[in-house]
Amino acid sequence: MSQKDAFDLQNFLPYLLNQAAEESSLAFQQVYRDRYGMLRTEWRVLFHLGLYGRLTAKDIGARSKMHKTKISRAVQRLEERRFLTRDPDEADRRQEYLDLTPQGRAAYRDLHAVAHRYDAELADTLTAEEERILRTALRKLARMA
Amino acid sequence: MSQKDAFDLQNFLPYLLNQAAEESSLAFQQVYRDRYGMLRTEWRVLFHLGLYGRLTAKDIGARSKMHKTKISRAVQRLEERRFLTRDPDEADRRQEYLDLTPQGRAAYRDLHAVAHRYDAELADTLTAEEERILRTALRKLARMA
DNA sequence: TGTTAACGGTTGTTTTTGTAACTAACAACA
DNA sequence: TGTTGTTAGTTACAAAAACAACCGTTAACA
Repeated sequence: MSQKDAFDLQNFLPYLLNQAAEESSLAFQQVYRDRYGMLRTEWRVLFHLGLYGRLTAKDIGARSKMHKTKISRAVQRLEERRFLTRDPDEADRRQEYLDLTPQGRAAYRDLHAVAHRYDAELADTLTAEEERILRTALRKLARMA
Repeated sequence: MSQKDAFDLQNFLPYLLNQAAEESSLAFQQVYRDRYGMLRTEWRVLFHLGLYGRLTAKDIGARSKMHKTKISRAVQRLEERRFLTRDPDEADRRQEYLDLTPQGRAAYRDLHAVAHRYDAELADTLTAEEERILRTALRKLARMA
């Protein structure tokens, strides 16, 4: 019972990461939900297309590590709401290219700006050094580095 | 389009945090799922009881910020599987105290050890400074600091 | 070519979560 | 006491995620 090294939940990185992720996602979630009726999967797809342009669902999967069924359903809903269009690849008819509509691009630009501002806001609660090292460490843990 | 300050998904803290949280949770999730058939909510409840002893569902909610319905269901399942027992508070019969059974304590000790080792493993992918600052920054972002 | 395996994407079904409404018990106070 | 409001916890229903089976197309290669 008595251990100098009191390892508890607050010290467990996966737990800490989850709490921080949830807490920090809340305010942004509010925006894409209320403003565009989007889910997390949907703004992610939107962002990928906004950032990198014309992609297939598979490309998005490779970049985001989202499961393909999530992507498929997010694409469906984004298409229904006229945020993107599908363009079948004639060379390989299994896949289709996805493009944002003007409406999709407008939503992307809006959310991108919100995200950018919000990111700065979050970073402001940290020192410059903390921010820099946090990003480095997170990239390592996410295996994105 | 051409902006010096290329703000993309990999720089958005909520996204980074989510990716790191998911990636780093995977291996541990495997353990509590395969070994005890538990869900995330369940090992959290188990850990709270293991760490702090006899608590009510409300106490757990206050400490973990989990919603009370999640806790209620986690407690139900943990009780069914004989990891904990309920002990109605005679002074206030709305609430009941939760206690780990010997089996619950054994599972807790096992998972605690696994978590501790795994945490060290994750930390090993970082420098000492990165680890220290990461924990500080995460506590701030999770509003636990 | 013909056959089999792999791939991109979708659909169906089951779990899990979120939200709101509910029950029983307690508290406050006229 | 009686009425009204709160609290701890559960339950019912809707939304979302996980998982597996599936369809049509392309690739591999005998």
